[in-house]
Amino acid sequence: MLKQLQTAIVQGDIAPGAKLNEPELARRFGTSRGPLREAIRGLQARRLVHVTPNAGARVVSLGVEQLGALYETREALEGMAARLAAERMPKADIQALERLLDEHAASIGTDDGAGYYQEEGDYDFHYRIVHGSGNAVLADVLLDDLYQLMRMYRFKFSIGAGRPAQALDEHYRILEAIDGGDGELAELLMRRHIGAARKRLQQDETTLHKIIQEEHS
Amino acid sequence: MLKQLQTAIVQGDIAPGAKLNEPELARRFGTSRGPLREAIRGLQARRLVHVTPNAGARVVSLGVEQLGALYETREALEGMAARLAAERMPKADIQALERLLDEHAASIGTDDGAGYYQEEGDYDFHYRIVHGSGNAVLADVLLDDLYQLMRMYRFKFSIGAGRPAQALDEHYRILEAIDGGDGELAELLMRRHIGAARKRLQQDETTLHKIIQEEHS
DNA sequence: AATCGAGATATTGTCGACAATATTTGTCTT
DNA sequence: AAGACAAATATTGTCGACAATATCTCGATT
Repeated sequence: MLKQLQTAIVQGDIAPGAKLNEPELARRFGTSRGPLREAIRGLQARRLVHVTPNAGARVVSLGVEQLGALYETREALEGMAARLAAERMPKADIQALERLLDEHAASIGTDDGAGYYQEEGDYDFHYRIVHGSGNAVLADVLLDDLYQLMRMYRFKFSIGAGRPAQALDEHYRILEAIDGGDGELAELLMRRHIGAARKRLQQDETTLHKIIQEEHS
Repeated sequence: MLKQLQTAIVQGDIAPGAKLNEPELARRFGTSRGPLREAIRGLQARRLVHVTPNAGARVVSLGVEQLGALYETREALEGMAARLAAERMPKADIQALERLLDEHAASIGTDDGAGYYQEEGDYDFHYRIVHGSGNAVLADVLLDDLYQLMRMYRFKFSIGAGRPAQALDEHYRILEAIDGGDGELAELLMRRHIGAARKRLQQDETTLHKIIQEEHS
């Protein structure tokens, strides 16, 4: 139930800024208002919806600053994840991740493969590094909270688009540093990798503004 | 409602590991099960309770590794907060924080003042730095999520105890770096400040084990 | 005496109904 | 025609009841 609503929001099925109508959503998910309200409270704590007392819940609509803050936070957390992974990630997992990158490399050649890679492939890479850090708190915060927020906006504009080959190359270099046990380098490369996405994002500010306008109509 | 339950848990009114009995808690807070369940879902997303389907919710009970992971994450996030605060914190807020530290210095002399300082004073200092970072995501994650978890265990053992004078001195130095606009130094000092707490924590491992034993009885 | 199983009890999950509050609609006044 | 007020509607907040599941109790069997 919570998961159903969450994916509906994250995939943009329910747009940012949209109001969550409890009776309507309850019908849509084939349940009653009780469980639905519980799900809304969960998503509220995960920062996916904002609730105004006696006036209902709306899907959050991130402004430029907030999206920038999100990436800034990701830099710190995933930089740390990369450093810890270099120290603690099991060799078997590192090798599995290398094979995954090889698959990504292969799929970049194909037309539709590139699309998949940019979305899920990128997610998979970061997901595994965070897990490899062996820090459960870090994994929870990033994967349960922040990633969902980001995915909401990945559908919206070009955050990760247009440079699959370069991104893949950066992934390889990060993994190399991790494999070599060089935590400092892994952290530096990961921060740069995410920082690049942030900079591209802020150049796209005008695009974003348009989207936010649409949301409020 | 959510807040009532949260403070009851954070203050140790309901012990870590304890089961949350819905009818009982509903009576205790003078409400019905509906709102209470919604509150539980919120705390679940905030990682304060763990829910097993069809078997109810329990207050989380952190093991040594998880508490270590919590501090590790705090190092990264608060280090970042200190660096950003050095770049963006308004001068007026910096001066106000300096006055707060002066109050702490005064209260260390008195007997009961030291107690207050160790608990709330420390919290206030970190709280203001995080706010001063101007990063809303960071503030939410730290203040709404992780701090509550930590406070739960501050009541339990000596995480921040026994060195009020030294901690205050470290606070002064961090603030100096922020005031001077030296983000790198501020980050370094903050990481050390929290890292010291983590090391003390892990030395206290035996104490912690005892507490966890008690929780499960 | 210990273990297993069936019944009894308690607890969680879900629903529909009602009360309280917000939002909309329509009317009246200026 | 524009704005303000009031009734009507819709939506959120809360509650108690019932169903489904888990947990406990106690007796029977080995």
